[in-house]
Amino acid sequence: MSSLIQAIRGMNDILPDESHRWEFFEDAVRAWLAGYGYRNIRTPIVEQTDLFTRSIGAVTDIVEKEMYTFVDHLNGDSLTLRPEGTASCVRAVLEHNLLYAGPQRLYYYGPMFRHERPQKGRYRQFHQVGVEALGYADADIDAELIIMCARLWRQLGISGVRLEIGTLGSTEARAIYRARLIKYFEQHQDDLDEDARRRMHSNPLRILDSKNPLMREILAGAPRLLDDLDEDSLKHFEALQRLLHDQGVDFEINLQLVRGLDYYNRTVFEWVTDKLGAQGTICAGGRYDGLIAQMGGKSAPACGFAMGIERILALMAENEIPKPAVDIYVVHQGEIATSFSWKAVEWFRNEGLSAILHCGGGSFKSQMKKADASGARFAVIIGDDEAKEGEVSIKPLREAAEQVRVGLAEAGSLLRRI
RNA sequence: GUGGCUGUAGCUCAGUGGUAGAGUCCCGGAUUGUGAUUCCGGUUGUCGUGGGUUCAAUCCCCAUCAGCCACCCCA
Repeated sequence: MSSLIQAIRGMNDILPDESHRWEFFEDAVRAWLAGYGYRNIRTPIVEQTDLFTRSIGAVTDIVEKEMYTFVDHLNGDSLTLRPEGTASCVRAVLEHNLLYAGPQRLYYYGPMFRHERPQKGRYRQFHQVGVEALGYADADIDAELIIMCARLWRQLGISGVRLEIGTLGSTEARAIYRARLIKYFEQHQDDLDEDARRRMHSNPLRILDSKNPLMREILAGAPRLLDDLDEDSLKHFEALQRLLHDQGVDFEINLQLVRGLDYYNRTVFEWVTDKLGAQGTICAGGRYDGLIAQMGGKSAPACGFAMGIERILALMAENEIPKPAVDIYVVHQGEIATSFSWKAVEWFRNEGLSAILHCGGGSFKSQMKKADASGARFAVIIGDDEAKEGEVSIKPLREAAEQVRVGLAEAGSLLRRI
């Protein structure tokens, strides 16, 4: 037992009893994105470390202490397992000049890696769907991204999530505000908690969403971003609110909303639930107009968001999602019967029905038990009696109906009709 | 990275300083060609791992690993 190798901490297996829920979600998401004309982009899971330090920000928690960074010993390169998807997406878009053809609506889906202490809704390998609209400057795309989320929650049967939106202003406005904030915190240095003092100079905006009640008083008197907000950002924010309002999407304005990644400006938003304990954010994003230029591309605006799949599936835990099962389980015994059974299952599959051929022998009784446990709607029973006549016995397992015996040629169409 | 709780059969869990049980699942039979119900019988564990205390440890102590919850952070 002790020699068994375990999965890495915080990295989970998704077993068959659970994976159908993932597949259900993935199918729904693909259809949802297709409905808005977003196209899939797939990038490698490993990137050069610099990609993330330059895009996410060198003093963020993600870069400072959560990245899986390692040296490729074959050539000395510093590589990193992606902690998020936007950086890779932008990198690929620039590398292949996708914006030359105009703005792009893109999405990605896959595992991300952050070395955090695991708890509910937070794992070291977790999965995100990210949606990015690159090359769009106006608030209409911000609104589209948010409104499409609302539709997804409806389609997935998720309720009780609320939307918070905020704005960070332009990069310049934020810089001014940041300086004012640092000055203010310096004046109240003695009242700050340890956390705030540590972040005062590295990331002062982060102090704003402190959960420490003792900090609330100090924060109440802190300068407000709204006062430094530039005219254009304000108009952008108002336009977004109008669009959301027109489309009947409820929201709360939260100007304390701060993203953990440095590249955001203007619009930021979060979809939040209180059903998941401390990990309440199921989906979050915003605008990152400066990132593309910052990464060496021709300056272009962009907006996007990512959702945490594990968290969304946790919210859907009480939803009934039907387990997939085959149409037919073929039970057989006897030399002639077994030979005929191989022919019969292939026949059913040609007819568009899914079928399991019992393997491993055993009595009819034990085979019938397997048929039942498989979830199949029908047991198709083939003994030498049936096989000699080119016939099969069909027994419904899920509803009260008589067992019937028919020729193989009629069986397929009969089963499809029922 | 910090703190709290937990770790016994595949699963859910009881239990005791003298090397372990229930339900469920699984297998077989009652029904030798028929599941799901009922009845009968059976298998299952280095009691997370390593060390210590003890005549004796699954139980007490230490360490470690893993899970859960919170902080932190974030999706």
